[in-house]
Amino acid sequence: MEAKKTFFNLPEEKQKRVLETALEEFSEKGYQGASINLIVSRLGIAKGSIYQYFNNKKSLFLYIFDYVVELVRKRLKRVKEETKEAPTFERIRRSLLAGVDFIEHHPSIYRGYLKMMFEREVPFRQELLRKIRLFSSDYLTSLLMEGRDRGEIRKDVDLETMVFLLDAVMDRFLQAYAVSYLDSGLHLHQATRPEIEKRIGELVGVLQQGIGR
Amino acid sequence: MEAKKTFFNLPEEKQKRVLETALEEFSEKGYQGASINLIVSRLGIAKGSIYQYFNNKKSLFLYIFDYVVELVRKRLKRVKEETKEAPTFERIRRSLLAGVDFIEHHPSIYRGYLKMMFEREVPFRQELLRKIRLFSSDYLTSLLMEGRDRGEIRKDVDLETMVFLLDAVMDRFLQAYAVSYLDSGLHLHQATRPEIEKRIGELVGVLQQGIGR
DNA sequence: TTTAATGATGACCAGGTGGTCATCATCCAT
DNA sequence: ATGGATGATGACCACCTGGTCATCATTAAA
Repeated sequence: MEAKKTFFNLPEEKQKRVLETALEEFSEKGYQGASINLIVSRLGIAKGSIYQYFNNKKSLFLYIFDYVVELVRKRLKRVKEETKEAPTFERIRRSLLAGVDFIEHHPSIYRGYLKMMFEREVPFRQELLRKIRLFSSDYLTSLLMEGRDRGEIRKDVDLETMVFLLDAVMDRFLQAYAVSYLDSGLHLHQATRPEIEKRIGELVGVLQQGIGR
Repeated sequence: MEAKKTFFNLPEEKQKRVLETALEEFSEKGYQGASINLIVSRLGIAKGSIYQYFNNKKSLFLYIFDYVVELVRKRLKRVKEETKEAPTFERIRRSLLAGVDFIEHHPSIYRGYLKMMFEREVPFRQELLRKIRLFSSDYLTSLLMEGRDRGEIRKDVDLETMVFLLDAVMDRFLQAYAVSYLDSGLHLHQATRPEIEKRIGELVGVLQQGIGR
């Protein structure tokens, strides 16, 4: 029960406006830091109104969260199908690139995700993050398994270990692109597209062959 | 000018108690979320007193930050020297293990670091994080360079790329150990020591040889 | 004993928070 | 025209925040 009936009676444009405005605020300030007062003032509606749409701050947040999750889920699914025929490491490259594109189009969303990752008061944070991680994990697992079947991926190593490594590197890459001062050396933050592609190429290459010998 | 003279006139034990209590609060709640009221109440001193030690919340935070940075810096330096003679990938293994130990001994500190990473209102966040990242980056760079000289590390790949990869994986490993629901698959959070060591071994192995072929 | 210095105190301030609710405006069916 | 339903409103509430400052207690120097 995340939104009240009143909210759904609203014209769709208004629903969307409310949603986007709140999303912006939550992404920018995190859960705790987001201000209902600011949201309503920015929407130009009365304080009481928002409480006629949602029971409280928590409900509003959860509703927005679901909205975003659906957005990401669709995106991920599309990339996976689009690259179905490509070799595994090409698929990884394309996935990273898709991540970059997503951040480009929805900059506040990714920053919001990073914020709630370590915030305390986020309602159901544990469950929510598990949900997200599962996306990523499932995605990479199936990608690597298909790669194994094709003989492109080592079979003598724990699959979970490889997934962990991939997940870590890809996530960090996107973080570095999104927030600056997280890339140690490579200057990813707001780098140009060719630079990004070059970096991705190098990184995937090292993932493939290792750094040893 | 982070602390007032009054603070330094205090008996050392009291200084330390103030410091540790504030550190605990900042680590647990982040900068914005930390409550001066709670700190003084937990210390059993008057509100006004803490403002006779520090000019404001920001000063208190920065003072604590320096305190922590020094702590970490020493630790890192020691590990580096202790493993001076070991092969590179053994050094990496030991470094990760040292990280796990550090979190074990100072659980709130690492969580605090994670929190401020994406919080907005942290004063000088950018500079502070850059400082930290530079530690890690410098450390890994010199480690890999020495490894190159010994012929243990590839020479045909950009050094920064490898540093980035190492940094990402190691940091994520510690994150997963510290906060749960960040490990996709491997269950690092509060795993037993032998499990941790096994995972580290596998991970470093994959780093060394890659996941391809 | 008087004076000066220094640390401790907590009532108080302005401003922000999430949330409530009686009242009003509008529309539609009777 | 009337009554009912539904959405919009904003003054108001209790509570919390970081920060101030006049006052007090204690100590040491004169």
